[in-house]
Amino acid sequence: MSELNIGKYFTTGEFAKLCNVKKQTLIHYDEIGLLTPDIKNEMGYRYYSYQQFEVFSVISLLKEFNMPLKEIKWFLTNRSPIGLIELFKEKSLELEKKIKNLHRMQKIIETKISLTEKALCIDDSQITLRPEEEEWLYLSGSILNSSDAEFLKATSDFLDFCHENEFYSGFPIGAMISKEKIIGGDHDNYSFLYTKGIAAADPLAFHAKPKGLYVVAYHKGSYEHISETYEKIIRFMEHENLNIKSFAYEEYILDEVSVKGYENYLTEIKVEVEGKRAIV
Amino acid sequence: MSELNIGKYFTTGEFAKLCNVKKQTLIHYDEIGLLTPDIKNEMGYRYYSYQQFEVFSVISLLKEFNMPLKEIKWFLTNRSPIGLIELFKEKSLELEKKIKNLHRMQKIIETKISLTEKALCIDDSQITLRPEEEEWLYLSGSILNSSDAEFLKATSDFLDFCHENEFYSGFPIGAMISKEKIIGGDHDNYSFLYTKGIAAADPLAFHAKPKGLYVVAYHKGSYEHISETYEKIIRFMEHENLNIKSFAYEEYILDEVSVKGYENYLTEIKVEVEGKRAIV
DNA sequence: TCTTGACTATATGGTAACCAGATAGCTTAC
DNA sequence: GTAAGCTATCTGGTTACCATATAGTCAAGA
Repeated sequence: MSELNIGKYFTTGEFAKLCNVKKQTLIHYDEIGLLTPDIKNEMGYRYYSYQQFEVFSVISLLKEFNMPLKEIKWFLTNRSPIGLIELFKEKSLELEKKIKNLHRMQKIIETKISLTEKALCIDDSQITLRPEEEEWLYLSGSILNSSDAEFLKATSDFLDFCHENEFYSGFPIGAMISKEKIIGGDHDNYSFLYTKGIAAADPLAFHAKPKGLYVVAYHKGSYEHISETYEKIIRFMEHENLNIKSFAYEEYILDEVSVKGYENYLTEIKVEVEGKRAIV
Repeated sequence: MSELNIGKYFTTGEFAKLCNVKKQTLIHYDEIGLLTPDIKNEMGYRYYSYQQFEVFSVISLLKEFNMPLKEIKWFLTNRSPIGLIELFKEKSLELEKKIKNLHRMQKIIETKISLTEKALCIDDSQITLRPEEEEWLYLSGSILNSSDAEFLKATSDFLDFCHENEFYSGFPIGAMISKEKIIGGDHDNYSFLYTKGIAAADPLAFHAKPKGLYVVAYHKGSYEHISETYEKIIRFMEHENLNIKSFAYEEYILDEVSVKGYENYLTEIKVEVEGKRAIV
């Protein structure tokens, strides 16, 4: 034992083990004046008291809030009971926000998982006719007959809007194309972009994809050849005696996120239809 | 418009605004090959497609999981629907853990807030007699009559134990001192360290601070003068005709975390007592 | 057509909060 | 008395950028 009463103190290594950090971290904290050991002997050896463990715990806690060390230091040098209460109340609110955000992230990845799992089970060569429930969609501004610049503007406004209102829910961005453009073969002249709401009837959503009969087909690969798929759809409709009602809805089922290269994209096309002789 | 069909593409600045990041970030992503623009013209100008926004969204999402860019890049270059599902399922589990951790943090700061608020209302000159409910405590190994080395060992084992079992709940570390040592004036010879459990009867807790009558006093300042406070307590007990039953419990109410310097510490001392003539 | 302002590019240096490793001195236990 | 194991400081590297400087480019109006 040296002449200093260091019996009840921890060395840097011991204290580091106690705190579950590297020795280096404590040295760093000493250097920036965040947590200075109670005692430093003539050799420069550091000795920490067990009371300092509580201080370390608080530093560690505040660090978990992503509070920069500089601010933690400021707080500790100006510490007071009231300051502590104020800071913690503030952090408590932040925590709540963070928890909400994590729940949002949970929803997004759940959506992505279920969409991708669904995509893996699809037989993309089949065209089917099936009833669909009503869905509420968020729409972009009209992009019908738009110039490139107008298209970009509408797209970016729409994405901004989605972002601001935090309803990026994991659903992809889809596009709506009108009856006329489908029939006219103008397959890349979309009317709107859209994405799906989560709630059944979200007050913010402004278009209801109506309940009814839809022809559902899948297009594999780049948009450049989407005409071929539409031709198949039209032949199918003629065979089944069906007419397009108003819009078709295109959604990427497998996109840039899960596959690489346009040639591997999988697009789902849903065309709202009705029987030619009012058969529903 | 140049000879390239860049009409429907975003420039770096536009895309950055869309993504809510700095231009620099996109350039950085390009440099490390994480997100390369669809088109790069002969001047080196970057052009991003709106499909790439989805990729950016995923990068941004994965980044929120603290996934390093290198791993995100690895994932994107090896992407596949099944890979996406696997990764997201893994991240979903991590998220759950994180949410639990945030809830734990919430509890800690709530405890700290309420303890500190309580401390601010205390009249530290008063000694009172009051009934207390049973409390379950986690104890350290015995530190009675221990050497410095033994004390350090017990302390560090105890703190380790608390850390491993994640029941650092915001309650401070307290110390128990036996009847004999109080009477003998050996005021820094503690029997155990302890901290409080959250649950009323946690199966891990191994000591019940019994329900009963306690003399509650407060000591302001360093431990060095704690004897004076104990003397006051003993005088109070004599006046009230009380005997110490088994232990006293010392807890920092204001410690290194909320005040600076030992002279400002506030310690709460609770002595379990009984009436001298079996008066309860 | 020319100029101007707003964009683009690359390059350099800086940041936070460490970590790894090198080197040198100290200490303790056999 | 010496070797193992600790301590210290120092240098350089890391991640994911950001700020700034400099230079080239583009689009719109005079």
